[in-house]
Amino acid sequence: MATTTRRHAIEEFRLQTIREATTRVVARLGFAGATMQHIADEAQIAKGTLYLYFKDKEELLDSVVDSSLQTLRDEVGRVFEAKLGVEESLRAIVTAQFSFFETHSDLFRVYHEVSGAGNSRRNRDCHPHFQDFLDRLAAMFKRAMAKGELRRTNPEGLAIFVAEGTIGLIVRHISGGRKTSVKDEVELVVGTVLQGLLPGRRSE
Amino acid sequence: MATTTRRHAIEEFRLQTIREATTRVVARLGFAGATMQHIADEAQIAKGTLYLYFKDKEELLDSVVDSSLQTLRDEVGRVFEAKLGVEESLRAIVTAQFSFFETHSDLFRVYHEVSGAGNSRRNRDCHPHFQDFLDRLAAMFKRAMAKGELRRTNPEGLAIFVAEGTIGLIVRHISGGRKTSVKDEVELVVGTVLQGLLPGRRSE
DNA sequence: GAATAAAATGACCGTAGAGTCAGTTTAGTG
DNA sequence: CACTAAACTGACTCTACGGTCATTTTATTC
Repeated sequence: MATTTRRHAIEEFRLQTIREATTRVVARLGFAGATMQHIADEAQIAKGTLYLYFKDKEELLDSVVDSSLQTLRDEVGRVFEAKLGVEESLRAIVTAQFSFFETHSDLFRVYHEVSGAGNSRRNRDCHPHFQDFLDRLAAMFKRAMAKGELRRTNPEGLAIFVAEGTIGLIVRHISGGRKTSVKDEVELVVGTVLQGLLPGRRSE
Repeated sequence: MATTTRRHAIEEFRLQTIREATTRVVARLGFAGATMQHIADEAQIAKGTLYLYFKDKEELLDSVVDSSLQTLRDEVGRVFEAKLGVEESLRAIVTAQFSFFETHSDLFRVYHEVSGAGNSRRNRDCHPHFQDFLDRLAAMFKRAMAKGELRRTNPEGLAIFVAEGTIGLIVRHISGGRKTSVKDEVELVVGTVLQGLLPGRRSE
C-alpha cells in the first residue's frame, strides 16, 4: 500500500507540474497559441509524456482551468455561505477576485480568455463554474431585495452586469500597470452599484 | 474614367459580398472556426478569389470587424456629439448597442468574440475602436462630474465597468432568448449606474 | 546484478488549413 | 469575330499541430 501511495504522490506531483507549465504557457500565448509541444518544453518533458497523464489537449486544458481557479472558488464560496449583508458580501467577493488575480496574474488569462471558435465549453460565458457564480450572486441579490436591503430589479441581469463589469476592471488592473489600488477599484464597483453615481447620497 | 468608376463599383460590391459571407460564417463558427474555404463556399466563389480582394485572412477579418460595426459607431458617435446630459446620453448609448445587436445578432459574435491566442489586435479589450469608445465614455463621465451632475469617481474605471457590464447583458439578451425587453435591460443599466441599488431614491 | 515492469521519449503519421499559381473563363475592344 | 487583359478557379504545396507507438531509459524486485 505504501507503494501505491507513493506512486500516487508522484503522479499527483507530475500532474501538478504539467498543469503549472500549462498555465504559464497559456498566460504567455493564450489557449489557441498553446501547443502540446510548447507545454512539454515548458514542463521539460517529452510531448508523449503529456499523454500518459492527460487523455488529450482538451482534458489537459480543462483540468488546468478547473484546478487553477479552485482557490478563488473556495474563497468566494465561503463569502456566499457566510450570509453577510449585501454590501459586505459584494465588497468581499469583488476584493477576493481582485486580490486573487493580482497575485496570480498568470491565471487571469486562463480565466478571462474566451477560447476561440465554437468551443464554447471553455468560453467564460458558458463555463459551468462561471454560471454557478452568477447564479449565486443573483440569489444573493434576490434575497437582499426580498429583505428590502436593495430595491427591486432583475437580479440575474444585475449579477451579469456586476460580474462582467468587474472582470473588465480586473483586465485593466492586471494588464494596465495596476495604477489604482485594489481598494479603490473595489469601492468603485461597490459604490457605483449600491449608491449609484448621482450626487447627494453618502454611504448609508 | 467611367470605366474606372464602374470597375471600382464592381470591386466594392465584391468586397461587400465577401464581407457579408464572412460575417455569416464567423457568426456560425467563430473566428477560429472560420476557414477561408468556408468563407469562399459561403460567398460562392473560389478560395483563390478571396486572395484577389484581401491580402490574407488577417486582413479580411479585420476588414469585416471594421466595416460591420461602422453603423453602430456612427450612431454612438452622434450621441456623443449631441452633448446631452449624462442620463440621456447613457440611455441612448446603451439603447443603441442593444438595438443594434438585436437586429444584427450575426455581428455580435464578431464584436464579442475575442479571437484566440496572442493575436490581441482582434481582442475587444485591445481594439482601437473599443478603446476609443471607452475614452469618449470616460470623457463624458468626467465632464458630468465637473458639472456636478455625477459624484466624483474614477471616470476611466467607470467607463470600463459600464461598457463591459453592458456587453455581458447583451450576450445574454442575444443568446439567451431575449427574455427581457430592450427597454428593461437599458433601465437596469441606467438605473443601477445612476441611482444605485440601495432603496429610497426615486429618479431625481 | 539479472530480470522485469513501469515510465518516458521523440520520430513519425495523418489531417487541416493558409496561401499559391498555372491554367481556364469571362469581359472588353477594335 | 479575333485578340487581349482581367478575373476567377481549384489542385497543389507547405507548414503546423495533435496524437501514436516502437524503442529506450529508469526503477523495482528477488
